[in-house]
Amino acid sequence: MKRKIPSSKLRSAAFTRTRADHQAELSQDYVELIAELIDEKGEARGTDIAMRLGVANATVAKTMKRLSDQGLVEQEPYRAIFLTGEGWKMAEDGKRKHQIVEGFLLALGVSAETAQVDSEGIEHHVSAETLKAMARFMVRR
Amino acid sequence: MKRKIPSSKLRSAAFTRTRADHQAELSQDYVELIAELIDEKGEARGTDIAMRLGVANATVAKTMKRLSDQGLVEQEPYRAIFLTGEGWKMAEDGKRKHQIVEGFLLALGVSAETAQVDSEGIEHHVSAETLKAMARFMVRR
DNA sequence: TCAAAAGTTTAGCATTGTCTAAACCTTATG
DNA sequence: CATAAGGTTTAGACAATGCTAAACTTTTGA
Repeated sequence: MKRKIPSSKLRSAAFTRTRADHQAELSQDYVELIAELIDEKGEARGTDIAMRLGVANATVAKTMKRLSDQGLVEQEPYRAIFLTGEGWKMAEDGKRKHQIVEGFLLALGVSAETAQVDSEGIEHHVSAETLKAMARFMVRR
Repeated sequence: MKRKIPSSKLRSAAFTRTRADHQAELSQDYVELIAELIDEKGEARGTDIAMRLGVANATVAKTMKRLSDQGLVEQEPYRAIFLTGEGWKMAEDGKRKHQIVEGFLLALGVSAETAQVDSEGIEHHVSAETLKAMARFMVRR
């Protein structure tokens, strides 16, 4: 065989990533939204999260338990949800990525709506290298 | 309230997509790989798919059943897997998208490896509008 | 103040995608 | 041409994520 193995190795890696990191993606989405809500209103409540994300309350509660186990959020029963230090770090990381991707898409000439929607999806699949290239493009173009 | 609802509507739309379309993404990944294998070897066998994707044989078998129900692939028991007309259409669509995204990333200046890996992930989250902008960029830059 | 409304949690179920192990066909070889 | 090797399918389990309905707690307002 010649040069086919590297290619399939990469594909497998990319594919495996989609499996293993899907959970991380969800965590990031929740955590980012919680950070937004705290910034906006001072606290993040289950109902608000559920409404913004379009899921049922019960789903949010279950997810919060998981995020809590992962050390990303803190909460007392029947109280609002807050982020741990690690949670804030993740939220800020995500926000930064998000802003770069969204700004980049705008610079590329897509509409504001598309930039917003696409950047949500793309955000989780952009490596540090690509992110850097996007940032460079915005500065230099 | 002012201008906060549109934003949350968009977010919810983007988020919902991740749930409902995750399956479609998987289907596309499988279908694209099957097309590649057929091009390369004339047929796609379960084991090959499993190896390239890094999953177990059983997983492939189960997925093939689903793809078959969806009218994307055809197969006889214990035989290789082939694509239906619709399956080919999906594979070609995906390949086209993939090539645009990968080419775009290369044009942006990222390494070949990163372009390959990132384009796998990004491919499924790029709207027609963004795709067009990427194609334009490659031509004009 | 206390009952209704609003929010949260728990319980139980469905679906999806993955795995391992075992049973089952097909192909290749001695 | 019989059997071993190799692919494929099936069975059963599990984790993740979602849902609805019901129970429970907190807040609000008459």
